[in-house]
Amino acid sequence: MSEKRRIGLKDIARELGISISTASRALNAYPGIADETIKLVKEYAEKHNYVPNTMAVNFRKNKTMTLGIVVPELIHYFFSSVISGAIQTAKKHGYSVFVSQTDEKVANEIVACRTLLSSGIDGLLISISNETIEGKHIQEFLEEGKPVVQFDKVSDYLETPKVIVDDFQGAFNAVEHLLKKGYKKIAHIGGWADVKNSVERKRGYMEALRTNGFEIHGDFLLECTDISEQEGYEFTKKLMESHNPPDAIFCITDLVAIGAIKYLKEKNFQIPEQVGVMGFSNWQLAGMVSPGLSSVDQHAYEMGVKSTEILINILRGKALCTDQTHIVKTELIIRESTSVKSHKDQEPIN
Amino acid sequence: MSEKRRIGLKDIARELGISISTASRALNAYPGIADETIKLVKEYAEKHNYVPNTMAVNFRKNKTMTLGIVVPELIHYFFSSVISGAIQTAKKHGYSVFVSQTDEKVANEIVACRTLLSSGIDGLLISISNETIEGKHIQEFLEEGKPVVQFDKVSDYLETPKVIVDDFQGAFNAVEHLLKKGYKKIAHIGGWADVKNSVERKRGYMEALRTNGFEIHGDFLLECTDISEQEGYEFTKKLMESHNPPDAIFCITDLVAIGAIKYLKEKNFQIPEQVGVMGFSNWQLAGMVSPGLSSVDQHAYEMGVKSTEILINILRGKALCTDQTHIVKTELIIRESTSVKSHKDQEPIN
DNA sequence: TTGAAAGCGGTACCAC
DNA sequence: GTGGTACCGCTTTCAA
Repeated sequence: MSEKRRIGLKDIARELGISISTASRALNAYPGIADETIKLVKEYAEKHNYVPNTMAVNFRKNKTMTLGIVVPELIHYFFSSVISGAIQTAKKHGYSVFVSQTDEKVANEIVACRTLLSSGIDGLLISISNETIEGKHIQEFLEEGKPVVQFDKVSDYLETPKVIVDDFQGAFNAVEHLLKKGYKKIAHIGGWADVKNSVERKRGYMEALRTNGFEIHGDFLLECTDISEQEGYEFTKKLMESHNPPDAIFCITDLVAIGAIKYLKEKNFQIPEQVGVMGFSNWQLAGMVSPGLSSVDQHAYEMGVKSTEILINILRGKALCTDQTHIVKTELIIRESTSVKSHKDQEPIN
Repeated sequence: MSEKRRIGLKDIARELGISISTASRALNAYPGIADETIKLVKEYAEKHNYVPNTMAVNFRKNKTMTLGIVVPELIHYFFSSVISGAIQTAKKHGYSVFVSQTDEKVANEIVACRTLLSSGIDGLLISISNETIEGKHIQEFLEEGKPVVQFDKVSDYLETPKVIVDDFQGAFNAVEHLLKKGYKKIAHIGGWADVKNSVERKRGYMEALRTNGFEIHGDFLLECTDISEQEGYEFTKKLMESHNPPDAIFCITDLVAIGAIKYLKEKNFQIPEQVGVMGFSNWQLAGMVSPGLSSVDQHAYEMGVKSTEILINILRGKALCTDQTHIVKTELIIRESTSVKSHKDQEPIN
């Protein structure tokens, strides 16, 4: 670590016999500087590889060209994709990004936000934890004039732009697909009743049934508490052992669906012939398990890009920090787990 | 966005009729300040929720309490786990972390490093891209006196601490396990010949065979170019269709192993009875596919923790930035894909 | 077209 | 124990 000292504006000015301000202006392409001076300064700077001291600039301009992103869990295909999109987009516009995770705990979220705020980020991207309700800690950013964009899991208490996936439509399409494939007794292994995404998916499920003239069967509505493979397995067991087993299962998440498949395979139910299985999220693994799991892709990367673009537009004064909601379309990915009669034409329902 | 103005040291000093320096010292628990003054200042600060301006502090102290982490791919179970460990550890010590990804391209890596360097991070954690050889751009950090810790994919051209997984031992154990299970014709679908991790795994494979008195069969050594599921499938096909098919396949990665399994299942080979399959990395999905995939866990999270601790120790002057290598142990995870005769005792080999 | 100088908000040295 | 003050490196107003 040989500590090579960096040169500063002062050095350039001294060596070139000009003033610091002139040097500064020359480098920043300010108007009203002789072309020759500019050339001179730029060349000298280049030659001695002058790098402006970012901390000084930040301090002076009171902005850092950094964004913060807070997610419940980093080790998650969905969130790491969103983050990836956010980082890529931020980079494109000259921003760096701090990443924090909350493990779905508000307490952690509060600490993360406070740290981010005091570290002087220019704007925040956040997907709130399951525990978060009002988000006073997020409000603090707005109070300091720092824009916030919420994505995926959002709080309606906060007046910020929101970028969400159309859970309702995604679920609706998924279930309608099952109906078109001829499944008539579709169960739903859902999530918490107080998490918006879960509620919307359930609503989509119900609406698809209703629209297509099917009744909603109470025994077909299950609720996960920890949304695990284990629960998928257990609930599927419960469903299949009941006196009226379903012929298809729409799961809140691919993970749950994997559990469902595991049970079904163990008991030698044919997928998709006897039972169809539909996931949600389209994780990488959905294409790797067998049978391939049909799922609803949430376009996570796009979501990261979109959210970041909105945030940067606000920072650039090109947009306002209103509470507009942007919806990212979902995409139904059909794989073997629902591809019964896949070589025939689909028959119309009703 | 109602722009609430923050108070500063100046305001505190004025209101309390003391000097700015006293206020500063009181808040930072400097020695030689009357307890009463401290109390007074702290109370006032608390009440008017004074938050020191981080940019000013950074500027003055010439450090930012931020670290940078550069990885080839963020959307990767392994790397997101490392990052998670790094972020957690950094947080514990008061550091925030910037995350960058390179998509395995040196060009991107150079940009990422330059950005990170100019953004004033205190230290760097990096796993180099496959294309990186010398890493002059990383050297620049060292030249500026900023410590660097390399992890997983490291360059020996750089004199920094390195935290790596014991690929050799991991592979050795994996292959020895296969041998103990009675497999006698073990193939290896490996990676690039010029990437250290691949080389080490191959070396482990060969050494395990040799140690146990088996010969290395040239036709059993395959090399992936893009390390995909597809390649796993293709190479397995090639192996199984040859005149001398293997009875077990040790794959460079779980992804490749999934491809192998896909082929084997398609052709109705019994796993693990006819063919055993071993992966490497122990991705989440290894436990979800069926049959469950035996694999070598790399303790990614631990790696992130360890690397970050080393970096922070250097920053705190508790350690030097020498080029010591730290090895994270691997762990063999046995699942169904190699559990032939799982209810019998293993028979000794040789 | 250029230069001088006033800060940005703290920290830390030096004097009392 | 406390106050005064010189910076940190750069941007930006004002004057020339």
